[in-house]
Amino acid sequence: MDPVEIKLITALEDRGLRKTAARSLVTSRIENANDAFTAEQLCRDLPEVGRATVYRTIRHLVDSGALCKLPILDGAPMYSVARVEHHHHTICSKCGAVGEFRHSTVERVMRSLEKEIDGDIVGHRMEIFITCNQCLAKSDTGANSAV
Amino acid sequence: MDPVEIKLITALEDRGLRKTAARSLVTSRIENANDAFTAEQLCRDLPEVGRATVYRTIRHLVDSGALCKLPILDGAPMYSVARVEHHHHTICSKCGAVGEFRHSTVERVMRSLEKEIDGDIVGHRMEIFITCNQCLAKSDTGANSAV
DNA sequence: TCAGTAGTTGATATCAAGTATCAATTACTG
DNA sequence: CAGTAATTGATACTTGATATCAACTACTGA
Ligand SMILES: [Zn+2]
Ligand SMILES: [Zn+2]
Ligand SMILES: [Zn+2]
Ligand SMILES: [Zn+2]
Repeated sequence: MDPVEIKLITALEDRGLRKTAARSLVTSRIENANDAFTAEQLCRDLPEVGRATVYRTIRHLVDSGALCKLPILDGAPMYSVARVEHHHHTICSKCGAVGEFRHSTVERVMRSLEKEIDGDIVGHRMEIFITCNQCLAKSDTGANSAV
Repeated sequence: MDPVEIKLITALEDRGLRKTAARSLVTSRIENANDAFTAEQLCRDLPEVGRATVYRTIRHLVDSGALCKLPILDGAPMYSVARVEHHHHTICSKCGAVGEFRHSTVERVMRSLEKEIDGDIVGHRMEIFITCNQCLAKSDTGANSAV
């Protein structure tokens, strides 16, 4: 079994949840996706698992920290496997590919903002929008070659 | 007329949109709110304006940059009047109050991340979650006084 | 001033994401 | 293996948001 899937299953077990066929299908599908996904995508990919169960399992994984839930302004949130503890995301504006990154300077700056901001800081979130290398490559070749 | 409302109306006019009674109701309501709001809140506050029109007007204002649209992980996005050009938001986790801030260090760090990140950076977003001063004050007094 | 036209409105229907219900099923315990 | 509590998933529902389109209204310029 893939280390990612083990991690997801462990996250469920650690919450005292039972190991069931439905949950295994969900975790192995997430592991195979190997990319960010929406809840509806999972439902479509797993017609043999009920929507309620898909949503419930995702919620468990998010609550346990094994999955990140990314807000998407126009549309359903996306989920991606959390590979390191605290991190932020890159999102390709063209294809939606999601990456993780972590940079100490960012965290240091956050701490320095405490003076500037009214109230107590309890957390933060950050997304960097990019055009990913695949999409850059695509627009360099093909696309405009008709002129 | 309030400068904020003038700004909103101008944003609509600049897009070649007509000045109508419905749109005036929406802009003056936003100006009076003086706080972040959801589309549904606006609809409730303006039963005399159709839902479609409320949503359409908000979209125009967001597209023109006069309003910020903030993703809220569990629920409808919130909107707040954009008071300065590029900025980020503080969100109180207790009461939902939204503030704006701008800090040059944050922007400088963003630029420095270009080396770390695969692909071209085209933008970023950042939210700082806080407990605002009002909520801090509330939990200091009242609340636990019963013991 | 007013008719023509193009933009606007809003009731209604529809869509999409997500949650609540609850009887039937299944995983664990001893 | 029986008993119990957790889990499932079909169904119905809720909420946020968009599509439709006939009626209406703001602008134009004759
Ligand atoms: Zn891409
Ligand atoms: Zn961080
Ligand atoms: Zn607050
Ligand atoms: Zn910034």
